[in-house]
Amino acid sequence: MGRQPCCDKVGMKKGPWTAEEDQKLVGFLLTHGHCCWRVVPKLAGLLRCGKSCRLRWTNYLRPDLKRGLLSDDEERLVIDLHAQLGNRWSKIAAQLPGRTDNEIKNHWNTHIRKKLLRMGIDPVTHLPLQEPPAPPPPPPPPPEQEPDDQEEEPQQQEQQAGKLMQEGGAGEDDVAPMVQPHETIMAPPPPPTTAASNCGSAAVSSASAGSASVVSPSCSSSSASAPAVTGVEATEWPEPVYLFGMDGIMDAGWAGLFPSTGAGAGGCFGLGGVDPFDQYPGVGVGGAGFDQDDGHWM
DNA sequence: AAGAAAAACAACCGCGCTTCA
DNA sequence: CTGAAGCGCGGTTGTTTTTCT
Repeated sequence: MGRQPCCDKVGMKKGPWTAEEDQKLVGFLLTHGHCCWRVVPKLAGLLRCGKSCRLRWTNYLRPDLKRGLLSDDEERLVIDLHAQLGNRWSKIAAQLPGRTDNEIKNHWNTHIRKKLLRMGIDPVTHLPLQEPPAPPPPPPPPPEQEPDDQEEEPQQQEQQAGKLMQEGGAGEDDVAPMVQPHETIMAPPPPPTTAASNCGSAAVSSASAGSASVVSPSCSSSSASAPAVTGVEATEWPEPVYLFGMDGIMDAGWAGLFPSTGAGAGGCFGLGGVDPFDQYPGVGVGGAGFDQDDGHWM
């Protein structure tokens, strides 16, 4: 028998998600988790395919996501990682807690790419463009690199990336790329006075790097992005969540989700098999509270 | 003030990889 | 061992918002 399509094209809703759909999906996932995405929309009462639900959840509804523009430090980290990894957005995203591959990819295409071009740097190879920023009417591909070579030249890229990152020394082989960036372009550690609060607030986002992040959930490792991100931004809930208001959250089953017992939605939750409430160290027991006036977590 | 163009954001599509029966 | 099923990733497209003329 042939492979079943991921969803019936007919009768499936497409396009932007409505608040109601978001609410249904969040409510379902937080109360039941997801065992397989295919059945999620059916059980949640959505006319969406499972793939669409997964995308919506991972990119926009997951409570551990940061929103808003990438900080300068995050941006630099993305550039550095891209120099080593190429367009492996999920790998890059794994180093940026609270950021999704889609978000980083979009940010790259809309912001960073242009910024690098303005600086005279080829965003693909991270090599200096032949022509200075002066207007090259036809985009002249640097003659020495073929497109095929571009992702096959980690060493060369890294050398240039190192220059790009101002003696960042980013270059190592492709096998173990994850250490250098942190060492080279890591933002300065947060002031000691705020370290504790970072563990509480920033860690909400950093420690919850989503599913399979390789970033250690410890407070110290949150330096990748946390220092440059204000605590408020880092702990704000994704819009669709506070969009519901607390009533909506409670209705959707959120009320029982941050108890001191941590006995929230168990089962096969989508956060990498981790109890989701371990992801919010400051949320449950006497930690952060929800400011109903401001509509965000404190 | 209106229209056009550009930019930014959100979502979809198809392919490849992994898992499991 | 084989093939179906599910999931995740990267590329691309569509839509909305902002800026410019």
